[in-house]
Amino acid sequence: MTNSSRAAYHHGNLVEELIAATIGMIEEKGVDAVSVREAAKRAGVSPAAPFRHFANKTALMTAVAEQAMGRLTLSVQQELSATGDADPVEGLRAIARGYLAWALANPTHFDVIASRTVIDFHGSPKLTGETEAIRLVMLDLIARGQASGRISAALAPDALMLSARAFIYGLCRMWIDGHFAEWHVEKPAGQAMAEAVELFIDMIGGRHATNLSGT
Amino acid sequence: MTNSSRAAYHHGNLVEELIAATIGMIEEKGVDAVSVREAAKRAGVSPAAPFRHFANKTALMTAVAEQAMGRLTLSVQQELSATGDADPVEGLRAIARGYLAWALANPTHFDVIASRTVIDFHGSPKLTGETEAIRLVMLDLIARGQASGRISAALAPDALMLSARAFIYGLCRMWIDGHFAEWHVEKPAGQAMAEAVELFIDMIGGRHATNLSGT
DNA sequence: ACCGAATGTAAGCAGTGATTACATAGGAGG
DNA sequence: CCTCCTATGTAATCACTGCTTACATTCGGT
Repeated sequence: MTNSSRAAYHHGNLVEELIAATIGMIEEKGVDAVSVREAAKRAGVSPAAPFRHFANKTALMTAVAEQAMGRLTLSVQQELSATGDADPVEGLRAIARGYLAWALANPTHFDVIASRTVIDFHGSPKLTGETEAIRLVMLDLIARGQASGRISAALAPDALMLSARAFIYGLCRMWIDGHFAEWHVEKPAGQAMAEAVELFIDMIGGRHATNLSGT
Repeated sequence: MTNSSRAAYHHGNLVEELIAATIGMIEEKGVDAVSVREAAKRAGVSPAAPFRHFANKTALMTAVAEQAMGRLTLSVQQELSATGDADPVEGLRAIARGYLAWALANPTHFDVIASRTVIDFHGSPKLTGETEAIRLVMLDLIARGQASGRISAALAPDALMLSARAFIYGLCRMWIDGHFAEWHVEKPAGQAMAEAVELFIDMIGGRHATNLSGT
């Protein structure tokens, strides 16, 4: 009966409670204001106790990131499965929307995932694996889009892939990095970002013919 | 003769030497490993001395960021003036190239500018001003491109502007955040990023017609 | 019932940003 | 030349941090 809350010498489920306390601290004072001592205090435990479960602060933050990443991929996949797979471009649009929407709705969680200096991204199979999984889904969508002529075959898949990732990642990072502080006072930042996403996907879809001869 | 190096009780030009020491620390151990005590030690001065010139650690890091920003805008403007203003799209391409090239060549400096948690970006007129200046140049290029038909008028300037900024910012942040650790082993990350830039600018130029009717 | 493993505590170390009180140097004005 | 003010440095100290080591306690399997 490890689930009992006798709350004696042994805590019971310190791990999850430490993660929860950490998330609370992040939401209150930002990702840089996290301290494992404070997390221990909030869990009602000694300052050294967390180190029994996490080798160091980075490991604790990485655990938080893994939990956040799980929710992110869930959001993306839900958005993706809600879209039919008739048009690959719409699949890419769904991924972009899901990714952006989740980041806007959960800025603190996204902050943890994105702030690579405070987590051990490459040391976490879950983080690298789920990132790679999304990448492969996008690569498949691009390939199908080009096979059906929906995406120009002149666009190198690798470069297109990287462009799309950089775009959406940059958009989210600009958000959490505070780039929209004074921007677009007449228009909510979220709306501006959504419009940018639509424009970017439309560009991939090749909707905009111009005179290619230049000036 | 304040420039003399008598090196007595008063240091002479502690400010610049502290900034130099800070940059050295960043290049050695990363932006998060900076400590003002260590910077003071490297400058041969007491741990409290830096606080006579910088209100806090953030102010010191912001000074470093301002110096870095100056070099970034210089790089961008050089690349821009080296390109004729005949084709606005090529102007955008030049900005993107200059921005990316500088970030790749000076990752530590870019890291300081980008890591908004460690500097006071919005409190620095130089940082906000030079950022806004580049933004205005891009906005002008977009307007001219649309006026000449070189860029599709169907693309909302605001959204296009934001897309371009998010793209290039995301690319650079992916670089400094270590997203290219295992990627593209067969192809240098710098080359892959350059190709992504070319593709993105080409998309703005509308080079890629597809069947818009969908599948 | 016992014993080892898991999990907690207590105490302490080195390092951090920051503040306060005090010491020193240099330049302006008499 | 001397004095005084201000800029700039030092010394000492505080609260806090991540982390380690030695010790205490509890749980679970045999």
